[in-house]
Amino acid sequence: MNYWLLKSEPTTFSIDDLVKSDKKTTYWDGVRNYQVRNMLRDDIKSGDKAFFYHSNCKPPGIAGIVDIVKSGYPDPSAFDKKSKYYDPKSTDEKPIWYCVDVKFVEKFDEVVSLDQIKNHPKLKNMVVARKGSRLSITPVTKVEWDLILGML
DNA sequence: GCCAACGTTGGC
DNA sequence: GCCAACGTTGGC
Repeated sequence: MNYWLLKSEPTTFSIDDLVKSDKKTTYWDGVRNYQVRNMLRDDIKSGDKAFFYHSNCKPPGIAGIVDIVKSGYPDPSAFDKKSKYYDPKSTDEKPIWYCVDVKFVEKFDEVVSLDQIKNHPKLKNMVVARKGSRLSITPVTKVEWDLILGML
């Protein structure tokens, strides 16, 4: 079992939007970065857990927890001509982009802010806190996971 | 709105 | 294959 951090801009899709989703589940689509694609395809498995991170907002930080309920499969939005994520290079035979399904578990009473993480002596090296870290999915260690939960 | 830190594209 | 130009992310 592995731990992850999933970034989303709350103006696009927030943890509250996930709560309102059918069965509190959605597919994590629209990833168009190869490093993240590889994680979705190869590493993120059903049963893993992830932090739901709000980016590009005030304050940026971890808003809650989700479960991965379906491992990597071809991202349907890449085949959808009406989607802004449509990519004609991705085909049924050779899909380029992948997604996973995530289910709501918990929303924190207070966001664990990026500022708190950066100021924590044992968390300041988390991938998401590193300068220039732009990947929309990053791995989280069990130690980091437990420390974050300890800050609630 | 600015800009650092990347990733991607395309000419050569 | 190199690298300049361009695009995107996301904190500030």
